[in-house]
Amino acid sequence: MLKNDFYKGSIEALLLQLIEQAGETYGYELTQKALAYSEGKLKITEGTLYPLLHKLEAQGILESEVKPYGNRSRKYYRLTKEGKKEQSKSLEQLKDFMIQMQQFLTLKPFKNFINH
Amino acid sequence: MLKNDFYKGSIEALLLQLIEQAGETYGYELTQKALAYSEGKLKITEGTLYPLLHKLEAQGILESEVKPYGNRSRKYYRLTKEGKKEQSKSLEQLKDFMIQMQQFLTLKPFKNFINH
DNA sequence: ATTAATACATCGAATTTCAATGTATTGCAT
DNA sequence: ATGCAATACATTGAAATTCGATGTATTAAT
Repeated sequence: MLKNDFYKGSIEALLLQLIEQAGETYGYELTQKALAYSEGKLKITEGTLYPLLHKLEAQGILESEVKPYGNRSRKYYRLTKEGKKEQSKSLEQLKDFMIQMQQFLTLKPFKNFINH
Repeated sequence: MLKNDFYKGSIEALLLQLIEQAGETYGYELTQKALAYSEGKLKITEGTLYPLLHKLEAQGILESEVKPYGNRSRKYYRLTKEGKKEQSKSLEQLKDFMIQMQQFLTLKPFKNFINH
């Protein structure tokens, strides 16, 4: 394992956090923020991003609105009421995950475990 | 997203940490330790575990030895010299990952980013 | 005597993510 | 003025990862 594959499994949750933080944002901006927050490590590709956004919209977690920006258009996404619930649930799970990961990193031989 | 899917993408790295910490361990024990460290959250299924261990062995990261235990047998795995390098690299990447994840959780509106 | 736990394994399906490709506009540098 | 990089959307097929089911066998507990 050479690359930073660790984000796999967290991307959806991270997007929800980014969208909540932004209030309203669009696809390309999300890729840029992901890059910024991760110091260049998390490159969310289009093939990952757009289908995911579409899925979340189909699930009623996101709603979108296409707005013109100069001569091109941006598709802005925000959390629905339902999506806000999902986001805060997701945030709690993320925090749990982080705490548990710490357990693995502090490599203390596990006491409770009986070695035969 | 209802479940704890966050571990996807980190399983291989966590296994390397667990094996390093144990010195020598076997498949079933790894599933138990993963459960214990994650407070019951991370259930590594057999369909995930065994092919992964086999892959890591094929890559020269792990080496195995089947030892009888009573009337049945356990297949013990340990890191090779090469595997030890992988494990410490992996640990560094994991730490990086955790630090970056903190950035996402502390939801501070990102300053460096220009909003139009 | 039956069930749960221990211990290995494989296989096909589902899910997730990537890489490539496509279209179009805008900004910058030469 | 021309071409390239960046912005902005999207789809598609392939690759990789993980799950769930299934299989075999031993041991421990009820």
